[in-house]
Amino acid sequence: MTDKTAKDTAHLTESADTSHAALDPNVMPDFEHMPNVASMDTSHVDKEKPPFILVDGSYYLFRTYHALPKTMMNTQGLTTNAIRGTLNALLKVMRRYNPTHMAVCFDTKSPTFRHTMSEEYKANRPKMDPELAEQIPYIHRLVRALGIPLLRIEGAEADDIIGTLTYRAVEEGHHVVISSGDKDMMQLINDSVILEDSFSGKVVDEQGVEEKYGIKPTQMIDLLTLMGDASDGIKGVPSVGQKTAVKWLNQYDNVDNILANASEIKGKVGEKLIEYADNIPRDKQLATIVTNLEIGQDWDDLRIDTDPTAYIEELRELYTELEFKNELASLAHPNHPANMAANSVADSKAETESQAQVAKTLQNQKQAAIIDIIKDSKAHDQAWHTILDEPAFDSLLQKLSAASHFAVDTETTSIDWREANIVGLSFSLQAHEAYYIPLNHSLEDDELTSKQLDQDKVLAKLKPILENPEIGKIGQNIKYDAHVLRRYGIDLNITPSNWKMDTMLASYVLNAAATRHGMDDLTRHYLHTQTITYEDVAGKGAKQVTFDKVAVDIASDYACEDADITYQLFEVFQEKLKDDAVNQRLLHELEIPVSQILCDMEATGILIKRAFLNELSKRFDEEIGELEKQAYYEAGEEFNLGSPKQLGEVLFDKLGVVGGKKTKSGQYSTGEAVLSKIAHPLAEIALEYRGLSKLKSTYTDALDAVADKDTDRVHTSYHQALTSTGRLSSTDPNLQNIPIRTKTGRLIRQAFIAPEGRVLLAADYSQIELRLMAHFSGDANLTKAFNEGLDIHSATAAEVLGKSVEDVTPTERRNAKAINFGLLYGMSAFGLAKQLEMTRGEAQDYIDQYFKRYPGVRKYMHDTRSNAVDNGYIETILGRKLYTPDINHSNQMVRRGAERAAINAPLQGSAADLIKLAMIAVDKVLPADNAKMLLQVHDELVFEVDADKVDEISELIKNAMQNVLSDTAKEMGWEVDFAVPLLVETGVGDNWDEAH
DNA sequence: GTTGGTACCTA
DNA sequence: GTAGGTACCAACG
Repeated sequence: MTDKTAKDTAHLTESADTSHAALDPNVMPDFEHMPNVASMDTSHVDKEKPPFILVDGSYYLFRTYHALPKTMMNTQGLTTNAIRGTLNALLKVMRRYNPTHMAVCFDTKSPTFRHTMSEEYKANRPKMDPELAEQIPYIHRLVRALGIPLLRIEGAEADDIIGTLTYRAVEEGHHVVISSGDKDMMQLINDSVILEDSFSGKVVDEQGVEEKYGIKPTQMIDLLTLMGDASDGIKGVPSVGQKTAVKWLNQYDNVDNILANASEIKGKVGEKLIEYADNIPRDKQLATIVTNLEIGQDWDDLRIDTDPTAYIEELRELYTELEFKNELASLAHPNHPANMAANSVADSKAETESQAQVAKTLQNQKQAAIIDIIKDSKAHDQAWHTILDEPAFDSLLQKLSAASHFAVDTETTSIDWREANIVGLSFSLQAHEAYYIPLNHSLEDDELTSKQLDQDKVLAKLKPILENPEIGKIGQNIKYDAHVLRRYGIDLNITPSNWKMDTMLASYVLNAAATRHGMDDLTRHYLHTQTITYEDVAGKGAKQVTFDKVAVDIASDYACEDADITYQLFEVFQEKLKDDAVNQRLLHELEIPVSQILCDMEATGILIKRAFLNELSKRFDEEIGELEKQAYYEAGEEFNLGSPKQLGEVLFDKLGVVGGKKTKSGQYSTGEAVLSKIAHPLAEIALEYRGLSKLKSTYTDALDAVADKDTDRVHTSYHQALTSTGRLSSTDPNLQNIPIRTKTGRLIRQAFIAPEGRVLLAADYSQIELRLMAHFSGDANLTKAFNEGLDIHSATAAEVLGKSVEDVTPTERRNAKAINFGLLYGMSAFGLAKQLEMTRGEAQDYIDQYFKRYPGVRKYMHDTRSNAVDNGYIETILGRKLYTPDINHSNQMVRRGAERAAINAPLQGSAADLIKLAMIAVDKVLPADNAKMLLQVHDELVFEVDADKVDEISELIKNAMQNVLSDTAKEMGWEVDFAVPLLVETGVGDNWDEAH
């Protein structure tokens, strides 16, 4: 790297990087005289100069390979996630420190002294994925093409190179930034050395180590020695973890002292310490990062090549091959330093400046050049502001009122909207720019808290802007913000006109399976960076504080980032949606309106009869106690009836009941399917016990606990961007799995009631998924059955068995029902046989017969499977694309699973589309004063309705639901000619059981 | 205190 | 055989 004149870039692609000779793995480092970086005297270090940057390249390539989506690839199929991630990390650290000296260090494949020392060393690590291995040469080339020195020394690890260089740099008066996220590196931290992870953004200094571990960096090696690290072959002392190790180190300072005082240490751990004392010297050597490698060194080798023109062709080539479009475009930009520098040479010559002056001008430009390449290629300075005075607030208000659109985010005291109080608001009007208005921070000793603007005044002025549909708002999971702000008198009114985008819903509509849709996930997946986490600013576990107890300046960064990221995500999704009318419609016409409806339903809640639930609880409790007694009598001993493990042992080992099957984890299987076949009183008791304790713990007790103390209403939360098929899910509590099948279970439903003067109304789509099957398959027999209004399972039985519908017996109907459901689930003969308790052959005959009568269904299933294989996705009735990533998986089990899911997805997903349409259709016509929508249970909507209006409202709802495709969907731009009628059944009652 | 396994509730 | 959520135990740190 010393040859700065070479414009020929050929050498960049070679694998030899350095002039350093390889190290012999059989020669041990000189541990005896190894300098300890953590305890160095650093008084001579000049902190005014830029730091030396030592990058642990191997860390970034592994970390980013595993953290970023593997779907990131160029059109040639080359995975690029680690290349991109490592590149971003390098650029980030360079932007931050503007260094003159830097090295990116990598491990090599050659063995090192550690392999010689320990057979286990890294033996536990699986072979590197080929998708990662193929990226490594590109990363090396990229580093060199950016003019950054790259170090790989055979026989040495990146850690040890960094350790050695860190020691030498500090000795010579430079401070050092080690760019890595590996905790082993903490042993190198001192007053002049910090550790910075450019991927996670975490920075650790001397104080940071103490805060995290409660020990000094000088004690890190000893900590690792005691704790052990399986992946590094360090055995450590068994049963000693971080807690114990830190305790000992605080008491005795170091490992030698701990060993000297081992006899004082009591208990099992003390014995282990003595037992394993002999291993400790070796473990300590393994844990030590070498700081005195025998490598030559010339700081000039680590000087960043600041000539921007040097490798521009190589960079251009690389970016082209990798298809890094933004980076490539930046190279062509007239402001690019490479182009500017070239111009400057020409200009200077024209003006016949002296050679010295030319050189100086060039040098000055070179100084900034490499940094500018980076800034131009991606980076932007963040402009984040905290609003703490009236003029700043007024200026922000001006900008917001004049904007066509902006991103907004609320910071609160809780992730649960029901108890969230507002702490502050953040806004972003363009990428990389954001504003935070702190309102209710209350951390003591934070002088900024006293400067916060008045909440009521701020909200009063923001209200007209937030409610103004002329200004498009952008948010991430708007429903949450809407819940919070409605308590402060602001109606966010989630409509397509007031909201330009919900980034969570946009991501979900575009690809429900690509990632989860929380802000952190979206940032990683779509922006390829990492956000400050809530844990970073508020701590974690028991020590976590609410957001109002976070210092204003720290909170401001977090909040500004949220708004900024939301805006950036908006730009990404806007681009993706630009020419995608279907997904635009799904987002704006379907999901966004549904979001508002869900917000209202959640806020309304459903009334429960508390006293009745308490009564049930008590009753169940008594019966459970009785069952326990009987069980102990049967078993001849007391045991925990709720433990499947103990029950299995008592039943099969102690009592010698036959028919015990083991699960894969080696314990007896005691599931319902097993117990119900066992003719022993204990099995029966256990089943009854389980049923009752499930009802009590999951329903009677839980519902009572979550109901609002004042109103007796239960408010669930619907997740709109979670399932792989487009369904909703419900939590805290889950109101989509309230019992219905058994008589006792239905008692729980009776606790859901309507207030005085109202009744509950349930409206559900009849056989919606089978109707969708009829529609999609176009099968003549299936369509005919629905068009004639037949009972579908009886019709199936009649068809398959070749008899008339009237002659179908209940068993025959039951079997037909099983096959109908099996079809929806992509069943196999094996699965059906198990369900119907027949042989596999019989099941196969039944299936064959079915397909003979319903050939359209067979074709549909075949076509769906091949669509999934060809396109990588299937589509629902409204054109929602549901991706099937595992459809070509190499593992047959996984692949078959993906095939079944692919067959089910269009049916389940289309049913989900339809009920969402139905919610919108019903919401439009429902008279708000007389009725409220309360719950959605996949194919059912539950309402409370004024008792004296129930007949007309019931008709209204039924019509709206049955006509969603011909009316509502059509108005929105969907043309669907549905092959069979949509039938809705309604029921009314004083409670949910009666209404169903 | 967190995590995996088992069991069981729904459409 | 599809899609979810919750509770409990037992083991682990």
